[in-house]
Amino acid sequence: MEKLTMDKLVALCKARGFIYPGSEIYGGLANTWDYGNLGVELKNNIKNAWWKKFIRENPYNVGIDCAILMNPQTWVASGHLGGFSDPLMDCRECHERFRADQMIEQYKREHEPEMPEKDGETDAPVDSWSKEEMKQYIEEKGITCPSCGKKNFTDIREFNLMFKTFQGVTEDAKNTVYLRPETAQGIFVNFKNVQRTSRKKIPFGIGQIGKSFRNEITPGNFIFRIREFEQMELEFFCEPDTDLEWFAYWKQFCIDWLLNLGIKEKEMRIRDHSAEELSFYSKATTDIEFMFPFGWGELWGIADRTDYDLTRHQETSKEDLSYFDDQTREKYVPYVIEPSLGADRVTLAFLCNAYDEEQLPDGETRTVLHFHPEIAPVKIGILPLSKKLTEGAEKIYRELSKSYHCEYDDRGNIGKRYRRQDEIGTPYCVTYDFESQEDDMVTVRERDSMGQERIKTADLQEYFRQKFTY
RNA sequence: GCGGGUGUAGUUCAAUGGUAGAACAUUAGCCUUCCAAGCUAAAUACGUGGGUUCGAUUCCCAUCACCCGCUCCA
Repeated sequence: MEKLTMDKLVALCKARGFIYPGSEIYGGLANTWDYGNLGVELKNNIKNAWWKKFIRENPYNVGIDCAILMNPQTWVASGHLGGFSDPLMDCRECHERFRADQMIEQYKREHEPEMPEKDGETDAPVDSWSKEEMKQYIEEKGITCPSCGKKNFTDIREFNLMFKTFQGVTEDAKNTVYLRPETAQGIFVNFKNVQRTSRKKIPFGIGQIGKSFRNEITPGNFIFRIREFEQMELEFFCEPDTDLEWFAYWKQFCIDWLLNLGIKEKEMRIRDHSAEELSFYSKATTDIEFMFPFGWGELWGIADRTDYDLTRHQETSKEDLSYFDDQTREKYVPYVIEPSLGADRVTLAFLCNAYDEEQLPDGETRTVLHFHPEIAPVKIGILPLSKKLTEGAEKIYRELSKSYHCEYDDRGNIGKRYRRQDEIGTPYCVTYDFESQEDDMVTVRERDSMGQERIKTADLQEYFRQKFTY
């Protein structure tokens, strides 16, 4: 098959109603995308498949749906407020961009290798300095641009990745609230509530699907990195000394989920983070990556967050978030395993994974999306061979669309309509022809094999029940 | 945010300082009746806002969006 490019995929998505550029009639808005009539079905199917596997069918886990706006103390505890804004500045000469704190640390390592400790106290770490302090230090020491060696820098600007807004009608700084940058914190602050009302014992997990917002400096690659995105996260709480076992368990569980829905093994890779790469709160992290047309990209991050989050919330809120085990008579703050999946990214992965251009025996090509039936946006195309056959075909449509998302199409010739369904990944087409009026049988055509079967109209429900087993 | 590139129907491409044309796609009708057939019609575009000019889709500026690279990614 031809190599898939992002351009091709973006064009197909727009042409067929999967994904459109956001706010298009006003000239767009950077990196926003809207899911169209097929895209919303696809994404909903993916979210439902996740929810079914991770929540409904899983004896350990329960679901939750938290507010996007949270008490700002949440972000103080999680470290998102304050700790995570990067002081960046540009070199006016060569237009390179640097992190001011890192430049200063580099300079210190080279020029002040053995700073004596003053009265037993070390210097405040550079990343706690103000912008002005950093700028002043750089000017005093005459630190030069690592790229071109000049000293012409812009002011330092803070990049905080959280979207800010105001609660209440006045834009008063006291009412500043933030759009959540991850769904995880809603789960942590509700840990006690859910544990009590669900009557779950450790180990157990809480899952959530919802929007998160990050003011990424560099979004891009279609819906791979967007500022408003949807996460499917599980926070799995376990005993402190069992975390590595559960980490391995969930890692395999996630891999299996992707493989079951048709992600090809060769387009997926597992990458364990090295010790240097690990976040400060994490004991172990594994990324499941997918081979996108633009290269490998992270799909799923599985992290051992230890007791970091619950402990931080405990300290900040002064609420006891520990768990008491009735059997062992032990009290502890649980450890957390977090498999976190981007819904938009995985939707993109499924689109890329499904894409194929097939050469037919007659030399024509057809574009086919080989979606797994569970996530296919349209399950069955209902195609009357002629417009004169509307009555019988519509009856089948009414019947089957009670159970499956169907598309009725009576326009153009039959071959064209098959191709259109192939292109949007519909696994089955039902064709009602002139004979159907006599013998009450229809042709069922399968996308991947292009094989055909005559099925009695009355048996269609049962036929598809056996086909759609997931 | 910085540097470079690109913006004409849904898509891919034309032409032009004097008001835009094709192919495919779309819609309607006829014909056909199981894998993108044919005929006849129709609808649809100069990203946006300024400026220069008698007149700008064309020249200039700004802006917005997209692509490539950089910085970031809890």
